[in-house]
Amino acid sequence: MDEKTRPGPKRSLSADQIVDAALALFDGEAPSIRGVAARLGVRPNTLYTYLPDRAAMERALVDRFLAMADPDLLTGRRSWRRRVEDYACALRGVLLSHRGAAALLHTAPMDGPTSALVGERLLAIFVGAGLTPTHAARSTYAVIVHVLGSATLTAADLNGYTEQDIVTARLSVTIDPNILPLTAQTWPVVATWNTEEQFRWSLRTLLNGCAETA
Amino acid sequence: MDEKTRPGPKRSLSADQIVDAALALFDGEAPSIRGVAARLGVRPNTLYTYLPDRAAMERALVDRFLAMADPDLLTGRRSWRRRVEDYACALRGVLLSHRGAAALLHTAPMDGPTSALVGERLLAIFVGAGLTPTHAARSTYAVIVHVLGSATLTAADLNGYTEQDIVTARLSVTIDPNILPLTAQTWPVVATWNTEEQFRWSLRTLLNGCAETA
DNA sequence: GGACAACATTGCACACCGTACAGAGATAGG
DNA sequence: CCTATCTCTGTACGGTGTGCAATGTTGTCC
Repeated sequence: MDEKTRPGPKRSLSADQIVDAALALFDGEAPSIRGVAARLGVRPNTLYTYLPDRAAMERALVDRFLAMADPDLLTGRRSWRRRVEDYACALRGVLLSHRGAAALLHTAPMDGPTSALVGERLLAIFVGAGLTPTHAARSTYAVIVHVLGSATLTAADLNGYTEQDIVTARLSVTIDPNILPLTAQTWPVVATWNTEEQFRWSLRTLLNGCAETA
Repeated sequence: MDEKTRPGPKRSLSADQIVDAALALFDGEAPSIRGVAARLGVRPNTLYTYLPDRAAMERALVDRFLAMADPDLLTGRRSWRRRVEDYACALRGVLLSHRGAAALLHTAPMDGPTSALVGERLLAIFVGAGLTPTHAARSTYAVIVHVLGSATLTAADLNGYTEQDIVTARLSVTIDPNILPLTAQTWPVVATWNTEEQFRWSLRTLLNGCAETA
């Protein structure tokens, strides 16, 4: 088990370094094995000494992202709604600042230590809010779904542009009120679907529904 | 504009045929251009006569999936909650029966005619439920996020197994109550996160929150 | 009817991708 | 020193999306 006691040449890398490089190269989607290897000045095959396959790299990246949004935001003396909202927005920010990260979260299983921690804290929050353990578990999943789903949709739509760009671009589209009357009527709001404002609104609405079950 | 009036050989295919083939080959993820071409007995480049690129094929697939869940479920005399729930469950079913479809929905922009129709009908439902147009638009997006997010997470977890398989597999895992007390306590519920029951619960909870804003 | 322009389709090629496999060199314990 | 073990590389295979020039078919106009 001791790392020092095994024969063979010293390792020139570590799994962490690989994830670091992958994170640095992350742009729209998880970088290729070959790209990461190139940045590390190494042949692609070398990475297979540290990772079984590309999926492992993606899983490691997922855990990184979850940790980058500070899970401590889920604790503290603020109201429980506030704590959920703060962490949710932080996570959304991380996922949007790394395009494609959200899609990764949806693809790679979230079985890392950070996701367990986040789940536990969300459960604690809902129990503390007066929900039964069952409803707390249900609510926890509902919140996770909302955050990941929303971030993924927004990330796909943003595509590197700013929130404002998207809104104004959408506003410049005109909808035929004869075909889609309500869409046309509510277009100014629909145009803001991928904004933080909408994100907070739907999260709060969801939390209201959860609170009702207490 | 007349299709008949242009020179050159007759087209041997149509965009629809391509999407048909892609749908037939769909398994876990959208098939490759080369695979679809092979099934149609044609060289890969031929497809580029009908589609600008692979992304277009994916967008067309997305619209197909949305249409496969019957959007007419959104209309009728049933209660508005019921209509939303029915279509949502139908869409969930379609997305789960085609692994990887949900991820596609999240990646490819939903700008097809069916998504417009679904959006319009959801708006109508919420307006009919007494919400202001603004809140209706917000609620519509919240519902879309929930359905797609939930389906994507579940599809990734299901991975070809049945709902029951996943639940029992999860139940057989034991969580250390010293590290994650609430997770351990609520594990029987957490194990059912990827079931239709959880899906309906969170959707109803979300709809309750939406109804509150009326 | 013949010329011409527009078009669908193909063959070939390029630049990627993940990764399997065998071998070369380095390093530890015996 | 010997040998087992480990890292890293060279090479290769089968796959991907798609750009480009050539081929042959088809319609319209003179």
